[in-house]
Amino acid sequence: MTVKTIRDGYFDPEKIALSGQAFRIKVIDEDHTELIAGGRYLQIARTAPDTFAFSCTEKEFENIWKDFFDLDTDYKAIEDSILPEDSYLKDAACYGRGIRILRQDIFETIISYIISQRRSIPSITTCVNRISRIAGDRIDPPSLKAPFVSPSEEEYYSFPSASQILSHSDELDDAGLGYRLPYVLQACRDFQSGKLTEDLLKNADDDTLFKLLTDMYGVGIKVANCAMLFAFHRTGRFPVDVWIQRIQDRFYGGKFDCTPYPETAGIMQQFMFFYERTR
DNA sequence: GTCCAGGATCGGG
DNA sequence: CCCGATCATGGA
Repeated sequence: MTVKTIRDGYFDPEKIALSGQAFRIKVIDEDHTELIAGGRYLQIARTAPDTFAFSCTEKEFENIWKDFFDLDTDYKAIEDSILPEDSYLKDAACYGRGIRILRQDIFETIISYIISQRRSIPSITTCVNRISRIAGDRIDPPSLKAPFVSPSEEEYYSFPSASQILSHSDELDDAGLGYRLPYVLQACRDFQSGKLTEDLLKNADDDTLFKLLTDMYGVGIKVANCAMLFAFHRTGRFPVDVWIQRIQDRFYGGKFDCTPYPETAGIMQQFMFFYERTR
């Protein structure tokens, strides 16, 4: 177990779980959040207002989770950089204080956002969990003592690799993917064949990465931007979905101007998205 | 039952 | 280049 103090309220696992950027983070109760990422189970317990316990070793925290939760980035400075005349964004950032942009698994994020098109977040979560159960590896949750609570499920499943999904493709018909199933299978073939690799994508600059992603079958502008933001941490990307479009129409004359935030527009986007959906 | 969801593709103008 | 029709399903 690792105990971390993160001051000033700029880390809030519950808000991150409800922010809609990840589909396998779950709020257990007001002080406990759990997630599956990288084939591991993690639980975070709030032990004081700005103090958190992570159900992992210090080494695992340093090697994996610190980076996953983007804990080295100064989110106060990002909030302070908001143009003073943009009162809507200021309110949204204050309301969403504690949200951070995760560095999620690349393949999982691409597939998850392919599935996400024209579906609600609860429905996406259901689909992602079904695929994991069908083709992923079983993960037994740890037995945890205070300050943690019992994991909410008895068994968990990692998000499967491309070859794992392909080897269970006959079982995916009743996973509820609908018309997106061919998209998912083609993406799996692209990765299994080596046409795409995580290293290739990771090392590409923004424009190249965007083209590589949008060239994939079933990946358009919005899904590509979500993958870039939530898996590759390209925080200047600004995904526009129906919620963001509504905000743009209502408060920004149809289009939000990203130019003041070349490296952080995606973080601002996440504040707006969370503000609009949960208040 | 109705309506909408973190959209993308395709064909036609 | 832009536009509209269409896509399959879950959750509210």
